[in-house]
Amino acid sequence: MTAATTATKRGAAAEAWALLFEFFTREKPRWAALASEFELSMSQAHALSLLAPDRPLTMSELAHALVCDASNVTGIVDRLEARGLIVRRPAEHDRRVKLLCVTDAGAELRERALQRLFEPPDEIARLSAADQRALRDVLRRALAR
Amino acid sequence: MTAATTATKRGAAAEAWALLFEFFTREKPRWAALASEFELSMSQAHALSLLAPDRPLTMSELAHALVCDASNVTGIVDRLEARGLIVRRPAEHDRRVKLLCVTDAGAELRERALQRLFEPPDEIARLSAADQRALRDVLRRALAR
DNA sequence: TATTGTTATACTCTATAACTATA
DNA sequence: TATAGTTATAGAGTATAACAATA
Repeated sequence: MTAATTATKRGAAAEAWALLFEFFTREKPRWAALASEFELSMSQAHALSLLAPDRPLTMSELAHALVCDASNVTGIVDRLEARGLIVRRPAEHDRRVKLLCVTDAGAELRERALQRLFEPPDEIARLSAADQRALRDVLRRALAR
Repeated sequence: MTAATTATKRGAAAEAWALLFEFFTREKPRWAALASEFELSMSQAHALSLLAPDRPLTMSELAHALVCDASNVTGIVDRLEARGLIVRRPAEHDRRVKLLCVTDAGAELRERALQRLFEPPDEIARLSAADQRALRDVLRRALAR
């Protein structure tokens, strides 16, 4: 019995949640494949996606955004920097702080990767226009803070 | 600019997809915390969730379901077996094949973990009943094969 | 010979704790 | 003293290739 069929007995919220979970499970291999197309690990891709060219982050900010310890970020950033996708720049106001800035090459690769990521998967693409709008509207309300 | 706001310009499908992506991103830390409540890694939890008591899998079937190489599964299964949650049993028809069977302790822990996982997150719980049904219905159509 | 699963190896991610440089 | 980031260390996940047992 799948999560979704079990959840059917517990009401719409539980079933919707179970269906979302199934959706995530189906998409995860696609994300891993997409990252490896660009020769990035999932963590590297996640980090790069957070580093908009106009919004450099510090090491600790990136650690917080990735929900992991700061010591991990050193390695992840090392690998991105070794590939020339980002650079560490000391902050002006406090030389302990490093600003992570995307290089031109990094911004270009980041943009191409995000374009691919934004392509909706078949599950969404094949919905009717009305269903696509309904999904968008409900998710907007769900994620509104 | 977030993925969702960028996607707004490209129509409902792209924005719905971006919102789903944001949803996954928000939920991931919750899943990791949930797994570690049971002292399981994400991979171990995923593996255990796939091993229903009435549906043992072989090593290769589990590798396929986890979308990873069979050699990884050896280690993941080793750790679950060391904790007494599952056992390897040689299949009757072919002694090369190992059937992964959940123990009583494993089934009990698995059931408790799945119950926790099935609890819908706040984002869904606080939707109106009509929105919950709408979300469920659209997702049913999206995931139908 | 072919297949199932394991072992060997190497790299990445992860956390904890100790450390360096700066504040 | 306190903070930002690094290094040291250890455990887990991942893939590739070589291997053993079985078919």
